[in-house]
Amino acid sequence: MAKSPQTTSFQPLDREGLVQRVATLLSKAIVTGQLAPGARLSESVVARELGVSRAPVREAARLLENSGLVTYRANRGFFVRETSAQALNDLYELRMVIETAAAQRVLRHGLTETIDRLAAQIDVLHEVAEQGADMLTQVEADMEFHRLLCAGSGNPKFLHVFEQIAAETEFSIMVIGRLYDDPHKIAETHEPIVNAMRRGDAAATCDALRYHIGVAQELVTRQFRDLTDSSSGN
Amino acid sequence: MAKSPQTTSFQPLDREGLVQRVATLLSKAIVTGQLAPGARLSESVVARELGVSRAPVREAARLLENSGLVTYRANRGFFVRETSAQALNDLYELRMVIETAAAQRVLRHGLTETIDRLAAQIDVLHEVAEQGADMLTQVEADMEFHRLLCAGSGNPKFLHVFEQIAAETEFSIMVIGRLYDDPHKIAETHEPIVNAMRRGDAAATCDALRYHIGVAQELVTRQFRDLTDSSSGN
DNA sequence: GTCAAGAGAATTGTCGACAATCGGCAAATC
DNA sequence: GATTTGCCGATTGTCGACAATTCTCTTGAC
Repeated sequence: MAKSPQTTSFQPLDREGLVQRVATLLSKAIVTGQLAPGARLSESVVARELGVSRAPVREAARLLENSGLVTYRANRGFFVRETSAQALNDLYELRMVIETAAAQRVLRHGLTETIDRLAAQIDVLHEVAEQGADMLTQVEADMEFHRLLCAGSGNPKFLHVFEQIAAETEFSIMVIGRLYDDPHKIAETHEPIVNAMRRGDAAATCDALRYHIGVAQELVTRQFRDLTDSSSGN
Repeated sequence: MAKSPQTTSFQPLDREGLVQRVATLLSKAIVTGQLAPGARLSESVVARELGVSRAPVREAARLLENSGLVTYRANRGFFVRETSAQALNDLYELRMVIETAAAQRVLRHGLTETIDRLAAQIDVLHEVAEQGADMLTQVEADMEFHRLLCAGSGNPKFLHVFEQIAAETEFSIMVIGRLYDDPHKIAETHEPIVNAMRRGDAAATCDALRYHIGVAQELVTRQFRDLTDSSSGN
């Protein structure tokens, strides 16, 4: 059925449009903190700076709005979203709900392949820790584990929700900064989850996931509270 | 603090921008089936038809993409999303996860006000049924119940996820069409949920919600399968 | 000194136009 | 006759410009 007119191994070179590239740039800028929370995201300025028109910038910003990285106010434009300890708490609560549901689904449908991929990603986490990579790399490797969980759940909607909050999660972790003091420890905390899944123990998987995310939740919200409290007296 | 320069009851007329209006129009057109699934959503055509430029149409379409109503293919444009029985199943599975989590949260935090609002919405459902309103009205009243649940959960993220899938859910119900043969019955099926919540019984609330959504899930997916099977022989 | 009103600057909202890209049809080639 | 190639119409991608709105700073009155 499938015919291959050419046997060369050309990969379908990067035809992603301008909008996507702008969105990626802005996303990185926000996540790494180059753009401070609350800062105005002027279309004209960004457009001039990148040497493009306002239209692609505008579309890219709309994309980021969905990722929760920027907010849009009518006739006012886009602003880098400001988070609060409460919002972070809510975010992690949603992560718990989605990811536990995804894990349950993996077990219920016996998707062992997903579990294998998760185990492999833990190895990646260890590798990254070994190399002493920069924080952004570590965060992204960590995120990838959770993305794999949602992606491998068999329900694309779960992944969709995860993608929606992925950027905000990454952002929250970067804001904190000090979460990855001991990268190997981070890698290890993922293991109980996969172990429980291997055993097919739904309840234990739930607990492990909730614990794992709960620890991060605690760290992030407390750290954030400290940061904002100390800066409130300026 | 807030000063009221005029005491007249002027409602803040329509400052919600052209984009939003176009998005609403398109959304309604898709949900009501005026635009068939798979149909191309030409920017130029829509723009000409509404007497506006392509820019607002384009932005509106991007908004609908997030609601899952249309898909976007690079350099090809927007198309009304085609659903499948599988996608509908996934959708309702996600609804179960989110709504049960929202309900649990209401109980855990003792948000009795939310429960009151839910009870009131059931009355609205009965009223609508009494008046023999058209289906779109009924569907929207039904959706409002579930929106209230998510909105009253105290976690805005839950509502956000719900809003993301709300349009697609509405669409799925409209496609089916025959779900509301007995509107009063629909209204009644919501009561066990609120009753369980009134008792503060978390487990029973979960069960009631799962049952309620599960029944709809069954109906919708089966009906859809029948529809597509019968039309596959054209 | 405080507040309100108004002109001016800056930014967003919308538009029409041009360039890039895609899908399909016909002609050419093997 | 089947496959490839080149062309054509149509649609999207991007752009620069103008209109509408918002913000800011000044001005003036109390």
